[in-house]
Amino acid sequence: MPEIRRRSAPATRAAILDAARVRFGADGFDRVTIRDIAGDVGVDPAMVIRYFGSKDALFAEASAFDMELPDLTGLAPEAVADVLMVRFFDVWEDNAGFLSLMRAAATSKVAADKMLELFSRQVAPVLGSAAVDRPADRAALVGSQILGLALSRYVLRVPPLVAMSQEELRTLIGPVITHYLTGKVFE
Amino acid sequence: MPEIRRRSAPATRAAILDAARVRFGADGFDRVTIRDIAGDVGVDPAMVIRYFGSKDALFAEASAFDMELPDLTGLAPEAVADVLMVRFFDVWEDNAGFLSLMRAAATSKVAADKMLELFSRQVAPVLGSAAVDRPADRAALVGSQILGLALSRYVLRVPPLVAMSQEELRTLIGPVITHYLTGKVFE
DNA sequence: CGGTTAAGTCACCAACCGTTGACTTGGAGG
DNA sequence: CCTCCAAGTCAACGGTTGGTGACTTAACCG
Repeated sequence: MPEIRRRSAPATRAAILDAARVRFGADGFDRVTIRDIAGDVGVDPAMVIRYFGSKDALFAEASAFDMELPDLTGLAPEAVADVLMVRFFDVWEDNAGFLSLMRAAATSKVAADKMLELFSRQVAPVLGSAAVDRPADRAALVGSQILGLALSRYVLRVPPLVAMSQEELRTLIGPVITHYLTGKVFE
Repeated sequence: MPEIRRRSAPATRAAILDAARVRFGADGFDRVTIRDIAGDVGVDPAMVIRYFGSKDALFAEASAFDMELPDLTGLAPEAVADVLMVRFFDVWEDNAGFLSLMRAAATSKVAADKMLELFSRQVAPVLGSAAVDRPADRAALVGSQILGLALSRYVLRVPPLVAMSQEELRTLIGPVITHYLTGKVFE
């Protein structure tokens, strides 16, 4: 555990941001109070406002994150699905920002729009480049499965999906991703 | 429109319940106030408490609903997927209870558990009976895709999924449902 | 027509929330 | 050691919320 320097503004700010990520990821925007977060850090609620301006601004910073998807052009569709799912598991399991945003998106229009933009700017292009046609439609279908998995496994905690390993899920869902990207959609 | 008898307790109660369903479905539990609902009906907030006891009890009643899935034993897997999706669209599009529950499940443990129980008591058995093996696992996979579709189409409003018709979505996603249930490879 | 009772209203409470501004404290530099 | 400024605390505000209880009103019945 890193020695926390007392009376260090950047350290305190970072600690507040970390606590906010955890809280927002666990309970969502509305159910978390500034007093909660300040209490976790052991600091006065006024500090939160001092460093972040408002609860909304704090949430915006806490739920910001980057998918950092690699360039996948030229890869075989099966490989695309695999690489993608590996990356998603990484993001989901050690970046509370995504869970925060998804939880908030369920009840907040601005959060929903933010998530939509994240998807269309970062994820959809990569997916679309691997699609045989109708890139937007196919990317959206893949997204629905990916999001459904995240919701079921990390929010609802559906027991079978929680019990399965990442590898198992990849082998089960990967073919579906590939199918959405390459399968025939017209008869 | 049915003539609303003034000073009729059952009618007022029903009107409050309807307004609650709409509000909870649109904005989620936390962002809706008793005063909002009462305002929609044009009634005093105290009436809401009088008839339902508390906000939680009102939500429980407003978000209660029944899947009413028919018995599907013996049907071909493709038919199972189709029947299922038709039923889901019906529930989603004219019963705000489901959306209420899903939105609430994103941030409330009790709502998440309620949704989980609804799935495991009403949906999973039917799905499991159509699976070739590992009924719980296969049902959960189907559930993740179904839930992801609902989230993307009705909450996030992903444009391509909103634009598609029910029939189109059935032909695109149906084969995936069948695949999850039977393990059959796509052609 | 008058009275009884349920339906509906009103004022209000206690708790909690985000946010603010004035105050206090600690620690580094001269 | 003293000074000074950033870091941190404190008390309080205005507003909102779920919930309560006493009051008022309307409609049915004898």
